[in-house]
Amino acid sequence: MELSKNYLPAATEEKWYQHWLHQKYFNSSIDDRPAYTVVIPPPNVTGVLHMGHTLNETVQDILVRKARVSGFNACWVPGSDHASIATESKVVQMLKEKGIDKSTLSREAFLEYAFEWKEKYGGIIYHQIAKLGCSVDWDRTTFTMDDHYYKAVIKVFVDLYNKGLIYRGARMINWDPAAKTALSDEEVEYKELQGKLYHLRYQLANDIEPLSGQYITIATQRPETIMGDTAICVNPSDERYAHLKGLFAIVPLINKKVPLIFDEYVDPTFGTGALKVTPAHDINDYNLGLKHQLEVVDTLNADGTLSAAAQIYVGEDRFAARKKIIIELNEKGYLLKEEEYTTRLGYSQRSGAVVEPRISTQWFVKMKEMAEPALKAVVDGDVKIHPGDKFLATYKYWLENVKDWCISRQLWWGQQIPAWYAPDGSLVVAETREEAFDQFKMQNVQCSIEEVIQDEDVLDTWFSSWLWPMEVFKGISNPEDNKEIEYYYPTSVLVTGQDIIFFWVARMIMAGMHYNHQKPFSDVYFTGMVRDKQGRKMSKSLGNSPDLLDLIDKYGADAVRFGIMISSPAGNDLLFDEASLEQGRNFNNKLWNALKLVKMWQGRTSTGIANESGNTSQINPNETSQFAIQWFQNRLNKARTDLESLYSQFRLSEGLKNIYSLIWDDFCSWYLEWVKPGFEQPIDNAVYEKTVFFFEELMQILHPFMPFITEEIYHLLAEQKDDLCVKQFTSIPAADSGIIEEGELLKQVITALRDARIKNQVKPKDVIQLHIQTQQPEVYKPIENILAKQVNANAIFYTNETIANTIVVAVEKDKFYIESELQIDTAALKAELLKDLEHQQNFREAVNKKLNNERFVLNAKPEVVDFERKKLSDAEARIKVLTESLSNF
RNA sequence: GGGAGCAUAGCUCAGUUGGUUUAGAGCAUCUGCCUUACAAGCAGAGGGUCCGCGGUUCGAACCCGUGUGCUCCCACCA
Repeated sequence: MELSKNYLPAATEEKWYQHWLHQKYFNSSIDDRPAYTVVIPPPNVTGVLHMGHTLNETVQDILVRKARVSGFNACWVPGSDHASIATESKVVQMLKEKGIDKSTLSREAFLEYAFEWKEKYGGIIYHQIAKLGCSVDWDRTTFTMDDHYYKAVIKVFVDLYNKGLIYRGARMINWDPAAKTALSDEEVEYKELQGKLYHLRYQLANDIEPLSGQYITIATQRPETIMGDTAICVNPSDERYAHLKGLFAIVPLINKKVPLIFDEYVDPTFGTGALKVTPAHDINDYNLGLKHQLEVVDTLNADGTLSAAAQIYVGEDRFAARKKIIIELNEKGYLLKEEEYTTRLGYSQRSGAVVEPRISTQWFVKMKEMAEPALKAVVDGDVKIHPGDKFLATYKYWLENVKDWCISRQLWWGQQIPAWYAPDGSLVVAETREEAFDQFKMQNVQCSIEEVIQDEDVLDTWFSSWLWPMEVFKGISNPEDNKEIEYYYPTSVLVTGQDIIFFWVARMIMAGMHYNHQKPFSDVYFTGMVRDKQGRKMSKSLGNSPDLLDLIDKYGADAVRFGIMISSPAGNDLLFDEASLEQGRNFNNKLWNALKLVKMWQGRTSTGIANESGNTSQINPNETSQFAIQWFQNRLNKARTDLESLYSQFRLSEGLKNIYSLIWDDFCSWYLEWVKPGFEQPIDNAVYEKTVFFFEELMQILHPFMPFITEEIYHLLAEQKDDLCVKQFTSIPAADSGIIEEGELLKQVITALRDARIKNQVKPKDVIQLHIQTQQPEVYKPIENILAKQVNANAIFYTNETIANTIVVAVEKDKFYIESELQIDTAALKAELLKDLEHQQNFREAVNKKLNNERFVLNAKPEVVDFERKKLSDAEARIKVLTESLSNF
């Protein structure tokens, strides 16, 4: 079969993915093996995979594929998240483009559109996950709004309510005036910008009348909220204002009289030291209001326009009203000055609107008692975080200072809150309308079942995702006699971004500890954030986030996986650069070309010693290959052992680097060159088979990282009865470090001789004779042929004395003389040797200094001292060799 | 304001409880090669005050202190 010049990924990837699916390799069902379970962090159903997902999915696939071939029953559950706010705002946008206003639709009609949208776009992410080669069990695909999942969420709400862990309350929350919904603290993003601080004067009054000519000046960024003022506050220790006790201030424009209050909260050094208190529109003012029992006047509507309570500019948008109010305040002499001021404003992560602090009735989860077991699980090491030291402190701090979780959202897309209201306003919480009605009856509330009204709001998306590791196995909706949850839970490892440690990771641990009395996963692997080359966060608005499918088209999925993994140690941010994908593609070609070489040998094998290389030849060429084979076998064993250890530490990029270098350098550059027969010469059959075997083993260890090309090459190398995808790793024989060291020596000699050839202008084609002066010729005998071939020598001799008119090279304790027809540049050669000698002498000095230090010899471990002595004697031997060589000049 | 982390070659990073031949890799750079697997390649090479200062130690890239610079998280002062 003719192999293409370069590796062509597209068709290969499609072919193998279909084959794996067809063989049901990714499907998991309960059996006797231990389970290795991973649940995918469900991406937003309407989203596309960005580079962050690509990294996450690749990491998970590597771990899952590795587990699958290491005796585990690997189960990777895919799925997606309904992402209430993000999806709803996309659907609203889509409807708007069609000329449909959401407010004209019934809830049912809107949800129909939303599900249609989900069907249409929800498949995109699954397609991308498949393209990347992810070995997920597609039969287990779960969506957070699936029937059983929906029921589970409702069930948990009712259960927590009955346990007193969910309550309804009026609270200051973050309000998104564009999406008209409450946001959790985590959904608010703060941005710094240049604002203005307006100094306004309020006339003072006693309880009867205004005090003419007496004012107090406050500073505010939000003059449009003055109509909501219900007090002016100063610090009790502030002497400037001490005399104002018992007085009132008159709010400009609306002439409302509000009391002056005193509280430590006010910073006398900020602004004027006097603060207007607007409990309805500022979280701190709200708290002050609670403390001093102030009236709450909400001057804004849900959409951010001024409400009737504002009295003026009613119905105008808050920002438009601000401009007009500033003008009016100025005209009427209330505005004393404007000051430039840098402030931080909260923006909705979803809609981008400026968030408005607002009082409203919302549902909350009490976090304190749920947090305790979740904290303990991590602190005790039951759940291990990687990299640990980096995130443990953050996790602890958040859980120790956790605040109640606002879980209601004023949306339609999501699980509707199972709270029911009777016409008289009484409230019950129940899974169904019928149950709610029964409860009302028991409470003697008079109503018909049709009159029962369900809460309009839906639940926060995270209130469904926190059940993910359990409910994908129906552990919540069907907890009794559920073999699946017993077998697959707790899951093995969770791979996710560090940015959702609170949103999701902590809450999953809480839910898991609460409902299963078990951790949801044993290990958490945090990937870093993917940034662009300049270190900027990848984002749509910057346009610096490449399209995954384009990248796969351009480089192939294996190259994308390689590129994203090669430079992403756990928890560290990763600067994404297409150059690393190029490196991945080049690596594919390297593998492909090695395959072409080995395939050339197929059918050109011979047995025994027929291989007549002709040059040096007291040595059996087969014996030479024996060295190469033994060396590589041990090198491979060593690498595999190292790799296992890296896997157990989740140091995957390190592992990939090791395999890359093992294949490119040790296998291709050294081993294949060593066993390569001469031009049009046959290769020994045993050597050929061993080479194929090594190649297969290399493909096997690389397979979790680059599944497609490895499976392809594995099958092209030989007729195979199995597939790499499920071929089990064998146990690793111990590596013989002696032969590995011998190989290192050989490499070192070859490199030194090649270097000497180049420095002395010996052309690659010029043939040389090599003379070796050594105490241990037996070391070189078995590798003579390799050495000769690699340095283009046609003969190797052993000598006990200096050879004149040659290039001298010293390696370790041995000397090598390169004899060629060329004129030797003795001056350059001498300089080279002198440089080496100086280096060695300096080195000897350093070691000597150490050994002459009595305290070192006394205190250091004996093996360290011994090692220093060996270093010294080695250095001295080399100095002797160099000095001898130099004496010939 | 509170907390965490990082600083090693031009760039991105390894360096596993302080000693392992006076610091390693990939990419980039330079030199020479179209050598019958591979120019998306081969063979070589150069390149570092391990951020500054101080300390602990026989010995520090590694431990401690301190300064500087960067990053992230939390809290959100009108």
